[in-house]
Amino acid sequence: MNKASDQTITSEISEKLINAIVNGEIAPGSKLSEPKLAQQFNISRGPLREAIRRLEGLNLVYHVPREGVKVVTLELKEIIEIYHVREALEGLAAGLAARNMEQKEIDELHKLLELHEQYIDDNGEYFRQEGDFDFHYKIIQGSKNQLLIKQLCHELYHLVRMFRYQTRKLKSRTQQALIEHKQLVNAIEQRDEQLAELLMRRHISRARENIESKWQENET
Amino acid sequence: MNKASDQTITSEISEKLINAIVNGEIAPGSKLSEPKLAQQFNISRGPLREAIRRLEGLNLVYHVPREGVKVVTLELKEIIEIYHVREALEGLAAGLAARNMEQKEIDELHKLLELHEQYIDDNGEYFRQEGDFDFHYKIIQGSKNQLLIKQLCHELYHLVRMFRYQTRKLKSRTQQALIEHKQLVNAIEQRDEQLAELLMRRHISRARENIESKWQENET
DNA sequence: TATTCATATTTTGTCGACAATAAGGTGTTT
DNA sequence: AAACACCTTATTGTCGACAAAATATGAATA
Repeated sequence: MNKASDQTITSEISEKLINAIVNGEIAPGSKLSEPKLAQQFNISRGPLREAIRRLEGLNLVYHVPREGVKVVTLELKEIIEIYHVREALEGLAAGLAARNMEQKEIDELHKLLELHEQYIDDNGEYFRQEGDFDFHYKIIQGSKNQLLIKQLCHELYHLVRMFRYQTRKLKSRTQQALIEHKQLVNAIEQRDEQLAELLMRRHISRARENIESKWQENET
Repeated sequence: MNKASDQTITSEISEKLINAIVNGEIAPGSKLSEPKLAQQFNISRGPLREAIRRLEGLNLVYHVPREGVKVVTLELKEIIEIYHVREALEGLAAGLAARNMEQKEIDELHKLLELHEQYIDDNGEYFRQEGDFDFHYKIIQGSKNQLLIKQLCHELYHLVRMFRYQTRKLKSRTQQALIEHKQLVNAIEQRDEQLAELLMRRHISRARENIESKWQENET
């Protein structure tokens, strides 16, 4: 179960903190108290501080010297910035995936499309959260660019998950997303790099526009 | 002089280590020994380890649990990955710069172009290293996207500088770069986002192709 | 000479402690 | 009642120490 915790407390605590922040158990804007967390996890402050330094690199918390560490807050401004970066990076990923993905991996994409379709019919829950992530993760992996994979799956996506969790009650555009996903898989299967990049960028760009317009409503 | 060191040893050591790695004082592939570094800097291992965790997030070192931390090595594979990511992110930056840069900032770009031109005439040294970075940094800053600025200026560019340092004897394509920089500033000044993005991507893409072909020569 | 095994040394991961700074609480003055 | 100053408490930044694991050393064997 503890796949990524590499035997060291720092890693283990890193993951726990990431999860706690991403799904709001530790509230956005709140301060991380070292003594409290150390006691809570039953560890000393050494590895805890190292874990926090790691979270800093993931942009989940920020550090004010001699004051402490606070969880980031995601306002519309931040969300737009995240989605702009995501659009650029995942566009690249889709293009590279069209070049480098193996047929076996493309088959798995098709399976995910089926699940997605089923979700819409059944009105299930899976695809509204995890399923979409699975789909995007698989394409990113298909790029075979290790740096890109790290920056997206192990950095930016924590922020995306955090945002999605905060807005989990809002209904997402699952129907339209399925159509766009299908086009995307098609382009990848045709090994059309440029089209794959364009479609992915448009897909994410539309998601951002959707967020922007919905944000207005909920604000007023 | 110590602008970024925010009063804490961890920050100070981080910067020193970054510089030492980027300009090869600590060799690529070599191991970072905690006791030796701690003694060398005259600090305890606590803040040193936190500084190293930070470098991990910058992709300058990687960590093998219970073995130690090693400096990354940049082979052609890594360089290509870096330049692919750079192309995507800096393309975005250029597009946003065309949208968000103030005239004052654009004027500064013109000044850098003049310096660049002068360099070619004088056969000077400045633009072959720092000048080019200044130019790109300024455009990235012009994007006004804080996340993007951090990912490029404070993360990816350390790797780019490290690579450039390793290949500093090789002559760069300064002449051609000037032409491309001029076009780019033009597009930004015209507020043509799409063109600015395209030109930046092509600029970086060509740099990558240049590297790829030269790498072959030096290998054999 | 090369290889294996046992021992000694170094290094990593973790802990608890201390000083300096920041935060919080109390009482006094206006 | 609000503002200020003072004192107490809590937290951060840093250090040195210890155990377990990994590496290096060297002897013994094939």
